[in-house]
Order: sequence, then C-alpha cells, then structure tokens
Amino acid sequence: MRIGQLAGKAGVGVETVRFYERRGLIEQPLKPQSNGFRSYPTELVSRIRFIRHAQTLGFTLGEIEELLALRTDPATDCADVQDRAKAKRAEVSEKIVALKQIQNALDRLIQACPGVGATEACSILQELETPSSRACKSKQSNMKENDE
Amino acid sequence: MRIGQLAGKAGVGVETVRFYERRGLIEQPLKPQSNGFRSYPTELVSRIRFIRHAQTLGFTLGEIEELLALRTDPATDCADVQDRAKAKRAEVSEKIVALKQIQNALDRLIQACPGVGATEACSILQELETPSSRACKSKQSNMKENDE
DNA sequence: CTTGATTCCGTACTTAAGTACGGAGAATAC
DNA sequence: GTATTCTCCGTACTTAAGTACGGAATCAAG
Repeated sequence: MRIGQLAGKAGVGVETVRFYERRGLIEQPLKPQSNGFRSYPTELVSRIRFIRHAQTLGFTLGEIEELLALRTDPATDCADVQDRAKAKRAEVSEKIVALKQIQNALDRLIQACPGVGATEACSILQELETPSSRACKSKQSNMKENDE
Repeated sequence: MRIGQLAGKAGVGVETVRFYERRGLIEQPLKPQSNGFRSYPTELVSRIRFIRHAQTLGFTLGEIEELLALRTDPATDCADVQDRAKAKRAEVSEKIVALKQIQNALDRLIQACPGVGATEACSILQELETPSSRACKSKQSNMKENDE
C-alpha cells in the first residue's frame, strides 16, 4: 500500500500520516523498494483509526503512544507491561466514571423537562454539583444507571 | 471573590479565567464595585472545574459551551433543550462505549500476561481488532508486524 | 511524449487552548 | 509611606496537532 491509499482507508490526509511518522506513532517503512515509493503495511489502517478514535476520548498523542506501546515484546519483562496496562486501565476507568456522571446529569435534565413549554432555570452544572439531591424541578433524583 | 481567589480555588491560573471570559465560557462580572476590581460569584469555581474536567474527556471548549448552555431558561421552549440534551447524551454514550472497549482490551492484555518473564508480541491494538479472539496467546511468534 | 496524479521532503502556516509580559493603578504588610 | 502583592488590560508567545505549499521525481493514460 502506498501512503495515499493508507490515508484514504484510515480516513485521514496524507500529511497526517506523515505527521504521525514524524511523531513516532507509526513507523515509516523503508523506501528502497525498486521504485522510490514507500510501501505501507495494511495494519497501519487500524492503527491510525485507533489513534483518531482515542483522541476523541481525550487522550493526547503522547498517551496514545503509551497505549500502543503496551505490547509485550519478547525482550520486555511482562510485569512491567502489566503495570503500565493497569495504570492505563485506571485512567480509562476514571474517564468512564466521569462520563457516567455527565450522562446521569443529562438524564435528569431530560426528565426534569416536561417536554413542552418553559421551565425553571436549571443547568447541567447544577445537576453535577448536586449529584443526588434535588433535580432542577422538584423532581427527586431518579438516576438510571444505564451503562450501554 | 476576586479573580485570583477564583483561579486558586478552581485550580487554574488567572490568565485561564480571563481566557474563558474572552471565550464566553464564563461571564465577566461588572467592574464598578467601589474599587476597580471585579467580584466573582462562587458558582464559577465549580463551573471552571467542570470545564477542566470535561476537557479531559475529549470535549472541546465549544462542546462544553453547548453542554453548559443546556439550561432551561424560562424563555426557551423546553422541548428544544430536551433535544439538545438528548443529542449530548448520545455523544456521551458513544464515548463510554469506546472507553469500555479499550478497558476490555486492557483487561485482556493484563490477563494474558502471566505477570513475570517475557511473553510473545501482543498489542492493545490487536486486542481491539480482535475483540473476542484470545490474542496474545502464549505461543505465537510472527504476527507480521514490524513496527518499532 | 506530454499531461496529470502521486510521492517525497522540507518548511511554513493554522487552530485551539492556553501562558507569559509589561505597565499602570489599587490594596496590604511592615 | 515605601515595598510587595494583587488587579486590569492588551498584546504577544507557546504547545499540540495538524494542514498547506512548493519543487523535484516518478508512474500511468492518452
């Protein structure tokens, strides 16, 4: 695969691929392959997709690098990999918890609105500040622990 | 409260508060309060904390603005607020799902490592690509992966 | 063979989100 | 009553993460 194809399949621009190469997120294939064009392996498609995906979840490229580096290569002690994986797992868990809080707040906000007409002032922020106390309109907390 | 105090309590710098004012994320209090210093209401502490928190979850300031704008002010039709809240809820749900996938992949990665010693090549990416297949099985040498 | 797209590479520009700088006035500390 | 610390405000700098630009080579089509 050449860089243009790779970029297309991964849903990014050629320049982004090059940027990831410079950043060290993906390895630049060696050039001298008869012609002067580098040949990219197909695995890179999902690697790049993963990068983009992880970014929308609030991971920086540096953190994503760490995630991707969590590979037990034969030379590394597995305990170390495990430690790093556990640390990452904790980070991820925190994010999930925080998102669930927002989700609950949104749920309460949605429920508190009758659906038509004007209502009292009430913001997601108030919801988040008062997690289990009054929802914005006298409606008591009915949190749905929906995980999906 | 004056700006320095607010910034301190919210865990950001004074300049960040000012930046959020310029960005329109928080309202700048009026100045003429006998002296020339603006007085900030305490609610802003949690508002700013929420902003920072939401950022680590991958929301841009623009999206956070939308979240914070989800208040049913008396003049607005409640159905509209509800719609926006539902849209946001969907976004949040997607993020949660994606994070859980990563979490699962990390779990499998952690489990696949015996804890000590060297193991075979195996990456979170492979885990994500093959959600059900037991990647990182103890004996598998050549995964046709030559990065790093 | 010419045209046009693609690749390669380096450099430069952009956007989001801060962060720092500098000078003037007000407040507090000693 | 001077020294230090805040505040105000504008402007400028920085970092992360791209995005675009331009010139040379190369390959594919007509």
